[in-house]
Amino acid sequence: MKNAEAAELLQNIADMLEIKGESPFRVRAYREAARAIETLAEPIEAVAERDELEEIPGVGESIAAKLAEYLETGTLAYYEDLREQVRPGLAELLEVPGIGPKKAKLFYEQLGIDSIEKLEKAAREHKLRTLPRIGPKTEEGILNAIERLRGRSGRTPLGIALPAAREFLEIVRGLKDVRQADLAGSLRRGRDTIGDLDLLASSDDPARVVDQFVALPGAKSILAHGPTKGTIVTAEHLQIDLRVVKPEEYGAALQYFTGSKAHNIHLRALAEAAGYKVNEYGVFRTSDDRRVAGETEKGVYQTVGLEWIPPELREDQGEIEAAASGDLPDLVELADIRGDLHLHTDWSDGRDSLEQMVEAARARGYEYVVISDHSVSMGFVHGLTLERIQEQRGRIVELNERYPDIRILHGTEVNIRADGSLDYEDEVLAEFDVVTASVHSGMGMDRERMTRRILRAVRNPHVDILGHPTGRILGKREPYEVDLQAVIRAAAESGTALEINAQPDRLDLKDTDARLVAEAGAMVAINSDAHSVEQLGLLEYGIATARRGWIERKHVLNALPLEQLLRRLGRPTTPARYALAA
DNA sequence: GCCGTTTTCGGCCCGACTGTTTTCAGTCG
Ligand SMILES: Nc1nc2c(ncn2[C@H]2C[C@H](O)[C@@H](COP(=O)(O)OP(=O)(O)OP(=O)(O)O)O2)c(=O)[nH]1
Ligand SMILES: [Mg+2]
Ligand SMILES: [Mg+2]
Ligand SMILES: [Zn+2]
Repeated sequence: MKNAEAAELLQNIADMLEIKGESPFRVRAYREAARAIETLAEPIEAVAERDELEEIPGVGESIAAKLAEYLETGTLAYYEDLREQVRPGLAELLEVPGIGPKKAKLFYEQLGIDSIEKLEKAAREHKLRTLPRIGPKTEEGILNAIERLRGRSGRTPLGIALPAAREFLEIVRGLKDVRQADLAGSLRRGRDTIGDLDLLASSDDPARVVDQFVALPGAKSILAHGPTKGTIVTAEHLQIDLRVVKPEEYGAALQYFTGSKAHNIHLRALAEAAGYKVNEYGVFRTSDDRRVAGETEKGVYQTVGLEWIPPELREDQGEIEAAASGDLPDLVELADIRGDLHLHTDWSDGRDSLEQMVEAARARGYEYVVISDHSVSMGFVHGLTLERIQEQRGRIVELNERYPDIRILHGTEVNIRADGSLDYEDEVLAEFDVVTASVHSGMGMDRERMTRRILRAVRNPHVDILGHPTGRILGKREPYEVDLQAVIRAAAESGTALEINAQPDRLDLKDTDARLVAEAGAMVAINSDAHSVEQLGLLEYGIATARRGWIERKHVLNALPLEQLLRRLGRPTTPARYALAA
């Protein structure tokens, strides 16, 4: 899969064109194409193979030809040419916050600066301030920006950013004169990683709120401080943007600040065609500049002829068209989830006892819960031997008698071996209520073998769910090479569900993969994979991911009521008796 | 460079904050 690589190539071209002073629209075209390829659910090679590159929105004749050349030969003549014209190191300067194409060009042409290293040196020696429109503050700002760049480690996983953002949100809500406050930006859209924390507030005196915000003890440095917005950096190197508007502007501001950028641009272009101007203060009729909406988000969308669009869909991936024609999906919600199908206990690598995990599931109001400890070959996490399976089943029978308000199902997270066979014999698997099969080793396998391996597991009649189907760990491990389309097709045929594992460092399947599942008519299971009682709450992240993947309740295995779930799994609907289990 | 129920040519979202400016360019959201 060369999507990330191809997207980066286009981004590099965009950077160089920008430094060259090319048309901003041309630059934007390259960035848009890069974004489209980055979020493409299938390998770009496969699209190129079918000769369908131009079908990708944002990719036209010219970029399609460049991509084809790059994918075929591994290089791109146009790019090599550009690198002759624009010193490659110059693009690196754009990574420094506050440095754009104009300053990069200026620094290179006047001082020969073509690396962050050289930029830092020049700033320290006060050479920058000799240049036009560059003073001591800019120089100082550049040094600080370089330091920040080195201190931070890319995008933050949602699982870290969201709790931190909620803490700050409560602080903001407590500031004097604040009326309302909410999360916005990528947090509100539920992206798996977050660039910065975007918070929105309303107040009759916005400037006073911003003043209080930047004066908070949590603000280790202040990057911007104006009458309507402020930006701070926390000790943990998280950047927080707060935007503050008047109460009557809140809806328009929330729409703006939730984004995404691409969604906003599309919405605003659509509005203009309909005779309106949209900004963060409201919707204005072009003819007389009268404000006709802005108090609520819904009003903003309705005024331009759209249904209200759930934030998770706002990526300009077809949601605006769907909203225009009334075809938005009815997205799954946390309240639709009837049970968690993937929990671990201290019988394998979980922290808490079987009973504690069941209590936690009851506390969440679940109708059913599946205990799915690891299988025998996972010796290092105490995978269950045949004897311990029987023993655990006995415990579950007891617990079912003790807790009639929840049905406890006996499952397993069975290891998929290198050849696609499973860790337990068929007779053993048949005794479980729910079987989740997952890959936990041999992930470096080539695409063909890995696909065969996983297909075999998916088609195994005993397997109900394929666990964390691509194996990615955010920031640590790339997804394995696998033909996911083939896996999804097989899942649709065999009735095996594909998991959306809600562990925030996994979120696997990811959003765009999940959308393929829905389109293929297969099902997903949204599971916490909890290893402790509090981790049942991680399901929230899986729900966000599912919603971003246009998943509806009807696509979700664990949104089924118990009876229907068991029927679908081909299991008897009454609890096992102890005698039968023993 | 892309794209089309207003266009195959001529548009392409709209605004805040900073620093350095004597009137606004650059950068970012
Ligand atoms: N209209 C418009 N809105 C923008 C633009 N750039 C950003 N926004 C809006 C939409 C974004 O979701 C919101 C917050 O900006 P961010 O840069 O923080 O982006 P976002 O949070 O979406 O992603 P992130 O995870 O922070 O990288 O501001 C723009 O160029 N035009
Ligand atoms: Mg953001
Ligand atoms: Mg932001
Ligand atoms: Zn697990």
